Amino acid sequence: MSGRKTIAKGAARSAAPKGQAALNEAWRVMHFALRAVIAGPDRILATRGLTRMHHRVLFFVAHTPGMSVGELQSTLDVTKQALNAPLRQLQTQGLIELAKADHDARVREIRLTDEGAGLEAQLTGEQQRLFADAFAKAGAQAHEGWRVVMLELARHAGMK
Amino acid sequence: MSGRKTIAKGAARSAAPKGQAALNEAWRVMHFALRAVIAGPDRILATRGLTRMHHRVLFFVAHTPGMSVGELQSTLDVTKQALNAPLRQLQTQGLIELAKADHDARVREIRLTDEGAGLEAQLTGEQQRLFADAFAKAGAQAHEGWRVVMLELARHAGMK
DNA sequence: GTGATGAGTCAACAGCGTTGACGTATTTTC
DNA sequence: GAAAATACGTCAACGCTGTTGACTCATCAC
Repeated sequence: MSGRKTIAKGAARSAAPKGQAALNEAWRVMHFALRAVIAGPDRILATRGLTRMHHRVLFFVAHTPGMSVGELQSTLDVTKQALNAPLRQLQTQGLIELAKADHDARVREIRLTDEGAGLEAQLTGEQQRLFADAFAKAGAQAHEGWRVVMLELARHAGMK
Repeated sequence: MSGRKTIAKGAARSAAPKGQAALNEAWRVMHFALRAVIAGPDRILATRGLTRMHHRVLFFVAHTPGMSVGELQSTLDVTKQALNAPLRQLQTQGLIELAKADHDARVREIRLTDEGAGLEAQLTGEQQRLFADAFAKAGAQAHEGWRVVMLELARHAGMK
C-alpha cells in the first residue's frame, strides 16, 4: 500500500485505479458513501432522542400507511417486544397514530401524523438531496453506471 | 464540471427510474448492495465464532503489520477493554501474534500468522470477487460512473 | 362457547460496547 | 537512581438494545 495518489475530490474525473487497486478502493469508498448518507438523518434523529429503529418505522409506515403492528414487525424482522418501546415513543411524540382497524378491531393500524410525515420527509429528503447532488454532479451517464453496478451487486443479496 | 465524455450505456439492462423515483430507488439499492458485500465475510467469520470486530482487526493488521495495540485501538476508535477479548481470541485461534517491540518492550506489535493472513485474504477476496464480478458485468464505463458517484457521495463524509 | 389471533406487558438474560479503578512492566525524566 | 509517565492487561459495574418465554386482554371465527 504505497503512497499512491490520493483520490482527487473536486474534479472527479481523475484516473481510476486499475485492477487490484480498484477493488481495494471500492469497499473503502462505499463505506464512506454509506456514512455520508446515514449521517444526516442520524443527526436529526438524535436531537429528538430517536434511533435508527424509529427511522425504520417511520420509513415503512410512510410507504405503507395503515400497516398493522404485526406486519411492521415481520417487515423489520424484530420481536414485538423490541418494537413496543419505539412505537410508544413515536406515539407519545405525536409522530404516529395507532387506530383500530375497521375490518378487525384486534389489529391496530399505524399511520403517520402530519408531524410524523414532516419528519419522515425531512429525513429521506436529507438523503435524497445527497443522492440528487451526487447524480447531478456526476452526470447522467455516471448515474446510470452507478445504478447498473449497484443492481449487479444487489442481485447477490436477493434484492426484492 | 461534468466533462462531457460519451459513455455508451449499452450495459443498462432495464430502464432507469426517472426523477423522484430514481432517488427513492437509490437508497434501497445501496442497502442491498451493502448487504451483499457484507454477507460473505460474515458467514465465514461466523463459522469460527468471530465477529465484525475481529474482521476489522484482521483488516487493519493486514494493512499495517507490526501495529501496536494502542494504535489499533485508536484506529478502530474503541476502548482497550473492548479490544482485549477479540484480540485474545484471535491469538488463541492462532490468527495473530503479539510480540514485544524491539525499540520499546512495553508495546506489543501485532502481526498476522500465516493462517491469519489466509483468513484475511479469504475475507477480502470474497468481497473483491463480488466487486470484480459486478464491475465486469456492468462494463468499464459503468464502473467509472459508479466510482464518480460514490466519490461524490463520500466527499460529504470527509473521506480521508 | 371454545379456540385461535393480534397486541401489549413483565421478567430474565445475552451481546457488546462503555467508564472507572488498579496492577505491572518498562521507559523517560530530572 | 528515584519518581513520573507510558503501554498494556484485567476486574467490576453498568447501559443499551436486542432476544426468548410466559402471561393477560380483547376480539374474531366456527
